[in-house]
Order: sequence, then structure tokens, then C-alpha cells
Amino acid sequence: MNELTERQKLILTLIVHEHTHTTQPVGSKAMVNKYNLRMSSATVRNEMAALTDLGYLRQPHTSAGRIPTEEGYRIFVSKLVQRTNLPMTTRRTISHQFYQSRQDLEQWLRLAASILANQSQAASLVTAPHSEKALFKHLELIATRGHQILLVMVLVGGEIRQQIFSLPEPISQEQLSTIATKITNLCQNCSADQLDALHPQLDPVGKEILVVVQEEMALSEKLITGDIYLDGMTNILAEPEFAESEEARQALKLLEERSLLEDLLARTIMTSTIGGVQVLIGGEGTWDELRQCSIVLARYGSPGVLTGTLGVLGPMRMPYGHTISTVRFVADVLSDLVTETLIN
Amino acid sequence: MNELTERQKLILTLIVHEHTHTTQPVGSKAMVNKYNLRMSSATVRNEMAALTDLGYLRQPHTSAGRIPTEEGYRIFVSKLVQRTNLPMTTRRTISHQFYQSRQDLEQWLRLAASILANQSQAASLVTAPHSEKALFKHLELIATRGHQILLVMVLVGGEIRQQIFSLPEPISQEQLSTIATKITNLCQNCSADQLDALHPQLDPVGKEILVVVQEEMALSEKLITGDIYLDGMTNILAEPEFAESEEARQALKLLEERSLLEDLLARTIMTSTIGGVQVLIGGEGTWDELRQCSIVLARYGSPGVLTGTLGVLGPMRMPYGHTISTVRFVADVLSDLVTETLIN
DNA sequence: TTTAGCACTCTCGCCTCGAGAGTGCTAAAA
DNA sequence: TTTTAGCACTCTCGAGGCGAGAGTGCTAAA
Repeated sequence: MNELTERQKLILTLIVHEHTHTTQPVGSKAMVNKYNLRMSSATVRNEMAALTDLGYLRQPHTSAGRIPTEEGYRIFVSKLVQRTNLPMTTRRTISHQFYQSRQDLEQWLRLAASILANQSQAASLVTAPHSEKALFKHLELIATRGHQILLVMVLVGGEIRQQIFSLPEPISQEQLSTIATKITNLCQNCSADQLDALHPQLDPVGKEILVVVQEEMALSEKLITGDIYLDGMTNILAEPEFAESEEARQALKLLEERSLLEDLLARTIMTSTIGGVQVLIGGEGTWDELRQCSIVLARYGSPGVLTGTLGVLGPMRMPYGHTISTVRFVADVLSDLVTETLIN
Repeated sequence: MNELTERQKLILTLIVHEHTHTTQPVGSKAMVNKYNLRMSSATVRNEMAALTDLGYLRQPHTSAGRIPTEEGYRIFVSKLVQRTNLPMTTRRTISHQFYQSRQDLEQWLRLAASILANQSQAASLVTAPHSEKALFKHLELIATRGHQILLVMVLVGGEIRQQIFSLPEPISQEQLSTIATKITNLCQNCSADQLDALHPQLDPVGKEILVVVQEEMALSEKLITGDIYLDGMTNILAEPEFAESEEARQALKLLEERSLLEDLLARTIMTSTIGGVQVLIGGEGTWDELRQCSIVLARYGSPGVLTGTLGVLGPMRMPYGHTISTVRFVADVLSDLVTETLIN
């Protein structure tokens, strides 16, 4: 808690930097040589001992160099890493890819995941954006075979939900279209709750359909409704700390099991604002699977209207500066795209 | 090519069986003991030598036991594995899960992937079914902000495609609805080509929209349009042959890179018939990434109308009997569901 | 407060060595 | 002719030993 001296900050920064590059514990002598420090290795050793006592460094075993602890990374990320921007050329390349791709939400999300994975050489995840409050915009009903009916609903913001259901009696396409038009006109911009008031105005079939509509709207409001796009999972396997596959399995399992992933996103994302980037280091005591990992997350979209989450999962030894800038930049680009094309 | 003797078949079968269970090379003496063979280890050794000459077995190094070669697995799968059915209880459990889940294609596909992964303890993949010939059923146009228009199209079979595009001039929702209704009425059950004939009947805006419709239909006919559901990738990491992560990376990379995966499916699936299960062993000389793996694939759906692919990717040392039955059974269940609910 | 010097510790790669498992071959038995 | 017993040989694998190298902590001097 006590403020670190400038020299301690420098040494901690250098150790983090060196270790993220070499993967190895870093020793006092080697460090003095490499960075031409204007002090002796003994001095560095003393400072290292102090930082170790403070809990920011540790030794894998006696008489090895030091590596940062979780706490060390945390202080590095919160205080020491300088906010950098991605180089202009990189930014242009990324923007370019988005603007020349097919104008299609799914493509964008896939692309975002791919860019994050490549830039960070780690695993990436991107959730589809969804309305924080589902508002009805348009309903379409299409008869398929027999009693089966395909319901296609569009929400304000362009989210599309579809569902197949059946009615007790067969019904013609004309009748369905009439009902769909009626509901579309009545329900403009309504939330799921507001639809309750409309039940009296509808015939029995219409009521039944309205219930399905309400169900779908409710589902849409739950945190993560749509797809989650993952990429770069194999990057994780390339990291030396995951050479023994068991460790890697743990981390990838988290990405694979939607329920775990949703839980993670739900718990962390609520606190983060658009534009802000959140860094989770070592599972923060809650997620055992992530003991060796860090996650860098950001929200994108239009706050309060249509938002999604994107981020990167990699080893705790991660180039935080670069990763954070990348995540922030991709989030910004995606926010612009989503806002421009989907919000009305 | 020469027919194997009964005894050779027995020995090959036992070696495959034993090796899939232990992961270890299997030796003559151990085998005689374990299976109480009515012959001496020397006899077994002679037969093993013969099978090795034929190319069905190999030794990881001199004076180790034998393991099957790719060719050995191939002959095992094509001739020796007996076609078994899943036990009744397993089948019931699986069916049950499908029928009690939400009646929703996406859920089913996800579930299928999950069941395949769990049953086979390997990675699984399931592609969304798609029409082999895209036939128009229904069109909806929704104005969003400014010139942006959301196009929602339903194909015969229930496949939904959506696309955002813009027109040079702003246009009202009423006008859009009129156009959509007109196209819907004119184009019932038409293929993309047939739509060409309709251009003269439409005003300029209608023509422009029809072009987008045709583009979407063309896209839908390309082999794999929709999502691919993957599951159980971490199972692969648990296999001892993938302990050094490099090997595992190769295999997982294939699953992660959509383009590779689509290529794989495109090349293999064409030859396989519904109900038939296809087994690809060791990449078949074409896919280097799969040198250590096998894939068990089947198509599901309604032949010629709406079909998809599902399968399992695991180590070459795989319990083929069980995996094949599982893939076949899940494909059958999914075929029924798809046929019942989506085909009209 | 910083630095030089020094004894000590721990890992890592390399080597050796013996146990264990399995083979191929030969000659005898069925 | 086919099967089997016996035997010498080969190869892996794990344990143990050893030395080099890197790093530390401590003490005493600058």
C-alpha cells in the first residue's frame, strides 16, 4: 500500500517487461547488464528483496531470478503501464479491414475476434451486441407445414429473433399475415411488459402469438443472447506456460463452456463502462481455471441501447500495454460501426 | 490385399482393441495372458510379423510391442469392426435430451455437438443444415435509420437470411412493405435463376432489392452458409498423444480455421450418403494437420432438400465401434427432428 | 546508502546403469 | 508343416550422480 520509490517502480516495470519477453525469471545481474542500469546488481538485489516482501515479486525457487506475482501485475497494470496508442499504420490496417468487409454484423464480429487474436497472439472473444431493453419493432409470421409456424421478430436495433411453434388449429398464411400486421402496428416500440396491455385487443390466436413474442423478448434481454465468437484458441497452446496440456485445458474449457463464460462476462462486465478497458488478472480469486491467465475486456456499442463485449484471454505474462490498446481500439471501431448502422 | 486368415483378423482386432484402451504398444506375451489365447506367444509373434509385413502393424522402435498403422485401422474399420448399436438406455437418454430441449434449431445443433463430444470424449462438429437448392419463400423489408434497410428473407425449408443495405434515396416503410409483398407473391418457390425473369415487372427500387435477394440466395447455396458448432475441443488435449501441445495445436487449428474446415467438409462430404457414416483416418494423405487424427462424419437431414453434416474428430486411436454408432444415432435423431419441423 | 566479495543453493542437462519388456531366430515337439 | 520352448539381443525408461551456470543473501568495506 505504501508508495513505491521511483527506483522500485523502475525495477518492477523492467522485470515485468523482461519477463513478458523471455518467459524466464529475471535476475539482478542480467538485468543490470541488459538495461545498463546505473547501479550495481547488489542494489538491484536489495530492491528486489523489498519488492518480494511487499508481495509484488516472487522466486520460483530459492536462487532463481524473480517473476512478478499477480499483485505485481496488478500494480503494474493500474499504475505503471503507460497508456499507449496503437501505431497509426496498425490502426489504419484494422479500420480498413472492417470497412472493406461485407457490411454484415456477423462478419464484423468474426473479424473483430480474428484481429484481436492475431494482434495479441492470444485467445479472443466477442459477443454479439444486444439491446439492454428489448423494444418491439416488427413481426412476421410464416406458415410452414401443418400447424408449424415460423415467427420472425425484429427488435429496435435490428436484432432478429426467430422461433418455430405450433398452434392447435391449422391456419392460413393470409390470416397469419393479418395478425402479424396488426401486432406490428399495435406494438411499435413497446417493451415486453407493455405488451400485456394489448391482450384484450386480440383474438385467441393473436393472444397465443403475443405470448410467444413476449417470451422471445424476455429471452433477448437476458445478458448474452446471441452468439459468442471465439478465435485464437490455438495461440494459447503455443505459450510455454501451457506446454503441459492440463493447464491449457483448464483455460480453454472456460471458453468452451458457454455457461462458465457467460457467468464470467456477467460478473465482470457490469462494472465496466464503454471505452474503459477492464483487466482481470489471475482469475481474481474467483475463477480457478484462470489462475495462470489474464483477461482484457471492453464493452462496445452504444451505452444503454445496444452493447456487447469483446476481449482477449492470454497468459498472465502478457504485453499488457499492447493488448489494452488493441482491445480499446477494436472496441472503438466496432462501436462506431454498430452505432452507424444499427441504431435508429 | 490378400485375405487375412481368421487368426490374423483376431489378432489385429485384439491389438486395435487393446491399444485403444491402454495407449501403449501391445506385445505378444502380454496379449496371450490377457486374452487367454489358446496359442503361445511365439505363434502370436509370427502372426504379428506377418501383419507387420502386410503394413497393418508397426513397431515404434525395435523391441517394442506393435501398434496399428493407418492402414491397419482402415482395414479394421472397413472389415473387422462389427456394427453395433448404442445400448437402449443411452439411446433413450439422448433422444430424451433432444425432445425436452427448446424447440429451436440452434439449440438442437448445440446439443448434438455437446452429446457427440461427451459420448466420444473427442471434439465434435455440427454444421447447420442448408438447402441444396435455395428456393424463395418470403421477403420482409424494414426501414432502419436513413437509407439503411434491413432485409429479412425466408427460404423454403425455414432458413433465414438477413442483410443490411442502403438505397440511394430514402424510402418509407409503407413503400418497402408494398415492394416486399409484391416480391413475395411473385417469387414463391423460385430459385435464384428464375428470378431473372421478374426484373421487367419491377420498378427501379424493386429491381435493386431483387438483386440483393438473388445475392443472398446464391450465398445460401454455397456449401456451408451457417454456423458451425464445435464442442469438446478440450477433450483432445486430454489424450496422451497430444501431451506435447504442438500436435494438439495442429488438430485444433483445423477446427478453428473455418476455411480449412469447410474445405475438409466439402471434399469429403460429397461422397457420403445419408445414414452412411464416413471414417477418415490419418488425414488420408491430404490433411497434414490430421496425421494423428481420425474423423467420423455423417450427413443428416433430408437428402436433396435440407442437409447438414456432423461428426467427431479424435485421435487415430479411437474406439471406432462406439464412435460410429454414436455418430450414426445422433445423425438419425437430428434427421428426424429436422424433417419433422423444417421441411414443408 | 551503495557496492564488492564470497559462500551457498538450486536447476538443468548429461551421463551411466540396470530393470523390464519385447523381439527374432533356431531347434525341437506336435 | 505348424506350433512351441528357449535364448540371446535390443531398446526404452526411470533413477541416481555430477558438474556447470546462474542467482541469491549476507557481511564488511567504500
